[in-house]
Amino acid sequence: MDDSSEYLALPPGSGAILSLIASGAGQSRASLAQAAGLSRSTIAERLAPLFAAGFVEEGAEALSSGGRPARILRLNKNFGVTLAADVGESHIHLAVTDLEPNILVENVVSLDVRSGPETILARIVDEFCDLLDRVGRTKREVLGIGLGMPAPVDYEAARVFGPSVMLGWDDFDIRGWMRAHFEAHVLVENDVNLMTLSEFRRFWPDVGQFLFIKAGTGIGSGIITDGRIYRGAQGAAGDIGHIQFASDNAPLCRCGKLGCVEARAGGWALARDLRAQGFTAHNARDIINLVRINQPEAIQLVRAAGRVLGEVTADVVSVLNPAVIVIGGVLSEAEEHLLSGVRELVYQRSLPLATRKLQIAAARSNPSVGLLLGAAQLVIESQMAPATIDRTIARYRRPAIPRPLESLTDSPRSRSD
Amino acid sequence: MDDSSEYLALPPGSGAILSLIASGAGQSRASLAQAAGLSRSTIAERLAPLFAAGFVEEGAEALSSGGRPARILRLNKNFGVTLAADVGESHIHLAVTDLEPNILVENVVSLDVRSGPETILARIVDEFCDLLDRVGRTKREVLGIGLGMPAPVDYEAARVFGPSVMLGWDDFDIRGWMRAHFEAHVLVENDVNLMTLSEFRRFWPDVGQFLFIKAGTGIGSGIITDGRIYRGAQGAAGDIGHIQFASDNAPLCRCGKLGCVEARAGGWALARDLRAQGFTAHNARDIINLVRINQPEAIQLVRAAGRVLGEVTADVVSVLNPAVIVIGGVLSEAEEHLLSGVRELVYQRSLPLATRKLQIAAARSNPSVGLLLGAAQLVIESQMAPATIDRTIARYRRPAIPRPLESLTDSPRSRSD
DNA sequence: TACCTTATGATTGTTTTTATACATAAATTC
DNA sequence: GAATTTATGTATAAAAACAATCATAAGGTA
Repeated sequence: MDDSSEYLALPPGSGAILSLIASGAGQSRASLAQAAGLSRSTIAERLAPLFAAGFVEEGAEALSSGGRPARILRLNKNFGVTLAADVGESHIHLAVTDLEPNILVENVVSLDVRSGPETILARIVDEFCDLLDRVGRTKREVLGIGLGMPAPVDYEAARVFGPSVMLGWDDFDIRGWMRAHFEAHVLVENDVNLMTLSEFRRFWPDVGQFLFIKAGTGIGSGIITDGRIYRGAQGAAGDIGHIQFASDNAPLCRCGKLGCVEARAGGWALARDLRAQGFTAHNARDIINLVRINQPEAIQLVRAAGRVLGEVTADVVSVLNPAVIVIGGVLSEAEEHLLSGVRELVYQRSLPLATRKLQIAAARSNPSVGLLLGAAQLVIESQMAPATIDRTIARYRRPAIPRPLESLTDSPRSRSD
Repeated sequence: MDDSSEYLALPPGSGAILSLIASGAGQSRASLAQAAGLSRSTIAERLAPLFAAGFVEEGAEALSSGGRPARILRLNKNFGVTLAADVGESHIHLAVTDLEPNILVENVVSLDVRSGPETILARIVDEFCDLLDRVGRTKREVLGIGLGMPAPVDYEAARVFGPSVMLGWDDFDIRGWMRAHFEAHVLVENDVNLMTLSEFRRFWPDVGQFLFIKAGTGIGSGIITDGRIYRGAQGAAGDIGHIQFASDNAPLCRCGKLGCVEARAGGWALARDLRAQGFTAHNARDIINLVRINQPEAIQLVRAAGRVLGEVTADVVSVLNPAVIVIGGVLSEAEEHLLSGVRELVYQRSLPLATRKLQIAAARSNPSVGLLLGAAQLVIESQMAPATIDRTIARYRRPAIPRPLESLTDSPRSRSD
């Protein structure tokens, strides 16, 4: 037994502990024991190889609750990386992230989504390789790949659905294609769900029923219940942009129906209305630029959009009774101009029991960064889940560091005193 | 150690097994081992005391999968009873059930819900005692009490909310009051959620995303995801009856708002419209009676109501993307007269991805029986849940039957050959 | 009927996990 | 600064759970 090149065989059960640490269910050895239903001795026994293999680190901070503070355990954010890409209608935004996740390096390329899946995926693969080189990481270190798509996605099958903007993508086997080029797990998710996940984990982690509404050029929503994305039966949940309201002169939506929320309050619809008044505007960003310079017509349109959004939000509140609603997307940069209408309609229309403690807030994260972090988060959570953790550990087994335990106990941790 | 009067101390861990059996997660010893993550030996060891204490029985049926069929394990449905009550606006429906659940005895009493909580709860307690006597069971055998209320309910707090029909009930401590008279767990739930639960468990147990719509005198809905009632943050989820649609001449709802779904399609609204045409009708039952004799005006109103219901259902489908929608309540007895409108609007308005595999069906269980069974089911599931099972076992510990294991192995089970 | 398959019962020694104890560490409170 | 509280490290005997094995049971299939 030479311990310089020997691969460390992690004892069975360590995976479950790592999974708990990754999910945040256990921050200290004591809370891990409670969460796992195991004794302190067993936790200690299982942590040792996780430290030795470099999966787990000790945080310097320590929250005291009266006595000796617990030593915070956390995932070693550098034992692997994720690849994240946001496929937009005209641009692709890509990044390499660590496992916290933080963006290590990113890039934006111009490419029309209608170029078709093979062209776009090939470009994504190229860019990923490039970005990996730039941060000096290898394909072997890639925990998984997360792709965000501006369309309904069947999450299990990792396929885009419906003949939307994504011409040629319908039912295309994205996972199969990617795995021919990367030996990593490939997850595909709707872009709104990724923004939802990111906003939720960073700012509202303990909220049971969370609703995120994206008001951008298009309109959509994401739902999180009990900490998990609610996808519905086919992954089509949260599709509020194409709920229809009756009215005189119901506008034609780009989906072909009349009077959809998006055709009344989406960025493209507001741009349409501004153009009719002689302005130059094509998308949500153009609207916001006009709002920023206090253009009254733009502000008025955004406020009207807020009320339309409020109408549909009130319906969703009646159905879901969320504890928190966050409005994101480019239009949400108009802050109160948009939110006041939402608040007005929700409080007017929904049951007092449902609105009494309801919070309605603007998103705090940058949409594009949030989306990439959401994609990374999804990859991390899926690969660190109890069902997959053992496979993940097996892939990342490293040569054992000689005498890791002694070195750890000799100099417990760096401190500032 | 005399084994005739000795109370059997169940070894720790048996509770988890019983919980799995009760939830249906394990039907045989082998599948239990898998579900619990324990070995066959351990399962056998833990089952013995469960048999001895009378918690578990062996079913006669045995499903073969090529070799020796597994012996089906199931909860002994007679080791306790539940008490269930459906508080309606003018009547109270009560029952004692076993743990399957089946109704053992039931009764209906006329009592206006506006008599106030103390009067009504006192009457319920009296009736429960009476019903227990009639089936020869004692208070000690009561696993729990389930109450269904025609109003929004805060499930955790077991309180009714909002100044609705239930005058004087707002924030009344139902659990506290009941527990002064019965030493049993008291659960209070919205009536629609109970009907939802019952319909789901009996007819659609494996559906991931389930939506139940109650179309009766009022209109409401219940949502089940991953086998659990979705209640939202305060228990107000599924309140679709008071979603508002704009239109000319929006009718006034009994909630005070204009244009609610209920004011357009609820039984009381249809009765209002029929009275305006000279008929005599006051509630959903009257409407259905007219439909049954093919009264054209009634049929036309029900069909129009179906389309209104379809409008709101389409919205809910866009938000939730359910796999199955069941329409229940008295109006659903009109079957296709009501359902065709729902189907029409849902297929017309919702995303094809969401409707491709969507099933829309009429409820199969009798509303009132379903509600009572739902209340019983809720009690059983809550008392058999992993978190509470050990308390439940402790309450129901019985004197050990002398030499229970030997008697079991001597005559393994009754068979029909 | 013989054979195959799967489920279960019973027994064994081995391995894992636990409870317990005592010592140490690091914060708060008095 | 001492006492208190909480978290952790280490060690050991006791308990629990396991895998492995053989035997039996009960269905289907050739």
